[in-house]
Amino acid sequence: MTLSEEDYIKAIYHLGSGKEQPISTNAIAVQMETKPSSVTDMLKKLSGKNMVKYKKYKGVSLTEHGELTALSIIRKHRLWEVFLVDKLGFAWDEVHEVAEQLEHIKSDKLIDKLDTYLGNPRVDPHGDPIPSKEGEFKKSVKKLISELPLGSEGVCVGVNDSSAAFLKFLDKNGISLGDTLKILEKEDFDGSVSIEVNNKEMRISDQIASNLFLEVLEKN
Amino acid sequence: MTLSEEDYIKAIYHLGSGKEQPISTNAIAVQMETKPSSVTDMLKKLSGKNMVKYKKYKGVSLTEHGELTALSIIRKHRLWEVFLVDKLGFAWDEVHEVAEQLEHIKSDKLIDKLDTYLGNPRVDPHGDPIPSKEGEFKKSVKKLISELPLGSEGVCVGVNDSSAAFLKFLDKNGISLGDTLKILEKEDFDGSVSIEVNNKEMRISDQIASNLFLEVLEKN
DNA sequence: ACAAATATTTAGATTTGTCTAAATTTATAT
DNA sequence: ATATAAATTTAGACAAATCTAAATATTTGT
Repeated sequence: MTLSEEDYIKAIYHLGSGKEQPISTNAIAVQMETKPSSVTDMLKKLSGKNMVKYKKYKGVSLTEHGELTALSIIRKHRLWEVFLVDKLGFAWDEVHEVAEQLEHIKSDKLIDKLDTYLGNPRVDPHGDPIPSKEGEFKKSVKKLISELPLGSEGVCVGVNDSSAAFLKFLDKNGISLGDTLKILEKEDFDGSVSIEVNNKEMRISDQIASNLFLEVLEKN
Repeated sequence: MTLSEEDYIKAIYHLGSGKEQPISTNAIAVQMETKPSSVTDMLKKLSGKNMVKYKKYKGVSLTEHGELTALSIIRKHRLWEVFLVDKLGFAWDEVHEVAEQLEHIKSDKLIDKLDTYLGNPRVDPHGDPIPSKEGEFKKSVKKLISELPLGSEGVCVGVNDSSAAFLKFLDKNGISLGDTLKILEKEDFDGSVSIEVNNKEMRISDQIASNLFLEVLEKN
């Protein structure tokens, strides 16, 4: 697989994830920031390598083989992201570009050892799931803390209310986007929630809980 | 710089290191496992980018700019090798191929952070020096322990006497190629040497010291 | 249903890095 | 010194990945 082929496979995967109908040439061209004619050329090539099912004018979808390839690339990308954030101290929102390069490094042994070294993480710094070596993974969903059941664990990925006051509150309490957060207790009385972030336990009000999004793994 | 350009620059650097006369087209072709005509094409291209001084039929040498580029690539290669061995647990003799890929990753911030994370190592797992960000580095030489002065510190890189008995001795005493070794004391009387390896102190006979090569940094 | 709009593919050109074969330059040996 | 050998460059071709422009297929609106 060339670098370019891998990028196309990944793009098709991201466009087609979950959906049933095939992906259009145009959609791929937009995603890859290239021309539809270039996409057509590549689709023929990938079809010849059994990575995609391609019917002229009818769009394209990944074969079993293509999907496993995509998942292997995504696995590498996300493991490298964990490395960059957890080990090298990058911020969660500045790792994508470098991981786009690192995901193309070819060495199964490297990825196995990296996975072990990182403690076999299940999610990347954005809360997205990391596929296993065999290509299995749980989907993730973005939900408000207030919508999640007790015991949920996820990554802070966004806020509903981006007012300066709210962001300041988060900052003051040492909560940053990218942090892992666990729901310990919920108070029916006032909707307040006990959480654990960065090894600290704290209680947040219903108002906070209704404004902070967590990316959590679906429970199968 | 493309991947291919970087590989040529590195090859020219390795062939020309220290020598005064320019590098021949043929030598580069052998090193790169390619045809002389391909080399000629690339030399024209690199010359246009001010990376090499090239005179038809007269060979080539790196410009200042080309040399700094080479050193930056070597820096990246060797830092990644340290990472693979120290952090991921690769053996010192199985990292080269992966490092050849990793050295092309483009991100100054990544290399800065990696360097810090690894504790600013001065040598790679083969005992070769790691150039600084500015392209400065001490040369290294391969010498027998018996030839080195007190206080020398280096990496075990080879043996003079590869007899089964000698290799077995090293193994039994927990000395492997790639280990860092320090010379603590030398006994004039019998030529025996006190050394530190893997946080253990031990005494080796003159016979051992005359058969084990260390790669050490030159003292300027 | 069919003309117009949109999407897709084909044809032909371009760039990068490579190759072989032929031409040219430099080195060597008597 | 000059013929021969060796090294190097040039010329022309090729594969990968891209592009533009033209041709063709599909979809949509009335």
